[in-house]
Amino acid sequence: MSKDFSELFPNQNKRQKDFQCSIGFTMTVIGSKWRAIILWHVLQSQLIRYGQLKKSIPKISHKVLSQELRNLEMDGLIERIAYATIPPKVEYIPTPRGKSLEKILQELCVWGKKYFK
Amino acid sequence: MSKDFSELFPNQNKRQKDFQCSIGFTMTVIGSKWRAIILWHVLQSQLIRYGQLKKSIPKISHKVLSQELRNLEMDGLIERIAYATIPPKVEYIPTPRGKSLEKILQELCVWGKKYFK
DNA sequence: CGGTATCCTGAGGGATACTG
DNA sequence: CAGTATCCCTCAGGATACCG
Repeated sequence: MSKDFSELFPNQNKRQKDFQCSIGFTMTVIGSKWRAIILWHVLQSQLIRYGQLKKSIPKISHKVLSQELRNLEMDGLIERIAYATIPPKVEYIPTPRGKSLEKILQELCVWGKKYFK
Repeated sequence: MSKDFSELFPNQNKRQKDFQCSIGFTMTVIGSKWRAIILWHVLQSQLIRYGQLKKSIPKISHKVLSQELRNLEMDGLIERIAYATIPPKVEYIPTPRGKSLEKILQELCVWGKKYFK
């Protein structure tokens, strides 16, 4: 694993380090149960608060949503903006790297629609 | 879950049945650790024997490769052709539905290459 | 409001061996 | 050569509760 790589995806240090092909790598970034869906919602709204995200994805648990938002942030796909107010307010926006996945997520969505229901 | 859906993806009966959006569904089809990679290899070669596939993806275990090939077959993404010879010979080819994922897999591959190594 | 800690369960998937 | 069965273990992710 190159230095560049580790810097781009610090989160990857915890994950599988050798891939058959780069599809395997991409899958570690968006291939979990919720990560693609969360990123998709962030991309759709451009800027979204935690609570709104939770409402948009009601079946995800509080813990997992927080957790995956951290992962997406650590992989540089979204940016977290926290306001030091009471009550707290946190917003998420996509980064350029996150936006670079928009087309793919769009296609995953279209493909799914075609065959689901 | 509609009747059509069950018929198209009998394998889905074992899986999550409600999705936030269709990305979630697509992920159940190709989102496992190996499924996208296997399908990718089948698509690349157009027709490939079990043993060749195993060599192409050395890190996958025998059991999991068989298992995922079944899943891909049950989801209608690949077709299995078995010859009743001794020793046995089994070939896998992509179906039209499998081919409909080629572009997406290609993009997953390109995206991964861009950031991995 | 949003994050984190703890605990727990189940499914994914690895190793191995037996079968035709 | 290819498929299946068994065993086992890790870890993703769900429920709950407490914190700032």
